[in-house]
Amino acid sequence: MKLITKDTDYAIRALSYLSLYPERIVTVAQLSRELDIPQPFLRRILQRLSAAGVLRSQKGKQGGFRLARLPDTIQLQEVIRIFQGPLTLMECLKNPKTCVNSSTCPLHRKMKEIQQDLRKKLDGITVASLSGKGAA
Amino acid sequence: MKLITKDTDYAIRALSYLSLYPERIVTVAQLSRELDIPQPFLRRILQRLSAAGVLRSQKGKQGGFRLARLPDTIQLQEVIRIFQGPLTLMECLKNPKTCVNSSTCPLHRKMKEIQQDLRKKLDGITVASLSGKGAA
DNA sequence: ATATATGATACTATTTTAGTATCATTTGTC
DNA sequence: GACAAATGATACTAAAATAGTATCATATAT
Repeated sequence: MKLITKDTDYAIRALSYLSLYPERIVTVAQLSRELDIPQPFLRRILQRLSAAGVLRSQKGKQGGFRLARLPDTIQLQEVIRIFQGPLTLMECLKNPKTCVNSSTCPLHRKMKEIQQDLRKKLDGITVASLSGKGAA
Repeated sequence: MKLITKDTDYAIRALSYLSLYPERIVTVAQLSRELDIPQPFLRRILQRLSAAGVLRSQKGKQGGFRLARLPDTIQLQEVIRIFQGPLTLMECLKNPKTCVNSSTCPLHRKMKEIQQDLRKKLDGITVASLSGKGAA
């Protein structure tokens, strides 16, 4: 089982890279070479990050991508949500109707605690902290 | 995204139920009715738990399943591992070769911490604690 | 002997993941 | 204005994981 898929993984790597040169506009082609990620796949990933407001894009010649926000405001959990939806440990935590008695089920209660804790931890990790330019 | 699949979920429910009557031998048919889980699917799940040494089975007439161990020795993480393999937050934590520089990558290091913490938490949850017959 | 149970395992359908391909649009440069 | 270089949008495909079903073999209580 995996918590983080390729989309998210590649997105994080790209964001980390871009955070090293916040002013620069970088093309997909460059990033693809630099990070060794298939270009068409990376392209779609960057487009989604753009649509989500994490990146800003510039169309046309001399165009490309750069961060839309400061690296320390981009949390790992936000990136996960963009590509994988909200982090949910089990179905019944997302959709309580599928659970017979979510209010009394001890598994439900315990997993909810763990999920909250995990989310908090993933909020604590930012692009800045990953590129070594922010708090450790 | 989901951390816990149906197999694991159903397995936990079955184990919780069985822990309420540790002496009794219960058939798949009974459990299937009681927990409202499709019988053939539940059956395969119980067989895997048997093979893994979590349940003990009795073949033939009057046969069925019961816990092979005390409820407080069956950890949630063990059940997850049986059905989903070892809990791994990202590919490069399972298979460091796929990672360019796992020793220096900050994401790798942070995710490893989180994974260890999560595993510890899932070890703390036992079948006993879920059926309310052990420590809360 | 037979009905009732599990053991083992092969099969199928659906969903998710991982990636490709393509046409449309924008924009800097000549 | 033409053109090349870039992203926007979106449809498509292949492989893997998930969620089951089906079936034949074997053991056992009555």
